[in-house]
Amino acid sequence: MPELPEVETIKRELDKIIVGKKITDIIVNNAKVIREPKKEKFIKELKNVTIKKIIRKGKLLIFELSSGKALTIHLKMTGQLIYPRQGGASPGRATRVSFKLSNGKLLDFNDTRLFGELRVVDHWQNLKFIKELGPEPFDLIIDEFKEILKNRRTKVKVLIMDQKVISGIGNLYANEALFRAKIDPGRPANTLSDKERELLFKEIKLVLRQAIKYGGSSVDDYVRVSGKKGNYTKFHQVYDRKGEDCFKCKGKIQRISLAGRGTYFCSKCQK
DNA sequence: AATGGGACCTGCGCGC
DNA sequence: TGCGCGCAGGTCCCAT
Repeated sequence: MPELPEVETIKRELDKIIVGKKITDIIVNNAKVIREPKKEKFIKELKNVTIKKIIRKGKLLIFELSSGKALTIHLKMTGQLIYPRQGGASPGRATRVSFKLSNGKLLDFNDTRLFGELRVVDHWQNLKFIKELGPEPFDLIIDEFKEILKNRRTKVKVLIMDQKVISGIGNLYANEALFRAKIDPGRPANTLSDKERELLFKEIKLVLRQAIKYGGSSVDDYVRVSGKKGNYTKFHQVYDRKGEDCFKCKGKIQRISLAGRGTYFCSKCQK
């Protein structure tokens, strides 16, 4: 499940190898992931344009194009961007759209579950998703973060995963940050003490930064552009560890469901 | 405002 | 071995 660190990892890799190249052809194997415009227009809008710049906003990737338009890519849960496809290799089963670049190499968009979203738009700033997107954790100061939690009775985990409130945090890093901050994920956000809010803010930024450093977490389908796995998985404290021993207290990691999402925590360490 | 549920999808792992 | 089922989670949308 690509979250901020995974999408940032991909962004940084693409910066080095894709920016400045021209798209010469677009091969569509499954048009379901093309959300706008329609397939034929989508292809036409991308043909023979150069990728000028890549931007990440929350979990969304934005390719600014020489035409003035933008290609936006949301990986959702199982999306991958892979480059370059090995010479002569056929597309994978999950390869939905491929971009042929000016050097003849292919950038593949793979997505097993077809939840991913590709768009070509005139102004990416006008996308509803972008307009409603909350601030990046790294752009906030502590007082702003405290303000966000202050008057909300929503469970703190659900709140920090709300992209309209703060952008980039998904299920995995929400679980990990709350464990590190020793906060029970089910606590209403407004019940956190001043100290707890400060610690949570610190741990959110820390866990995201560390995850970026290690190339993200390869659980499910996430891999880097090179196809290599992200190495942050080995630092996970609670995610997907139901019934296993807590590394800190030797209690058992529990799994509950909050807002329909798997929530992992240690009831002894997190209060 | 908060919460719960379903929808979108496929592949995996489980129990039988 | 095979079959059916529940589950995984990013986002949107609807109902209460």
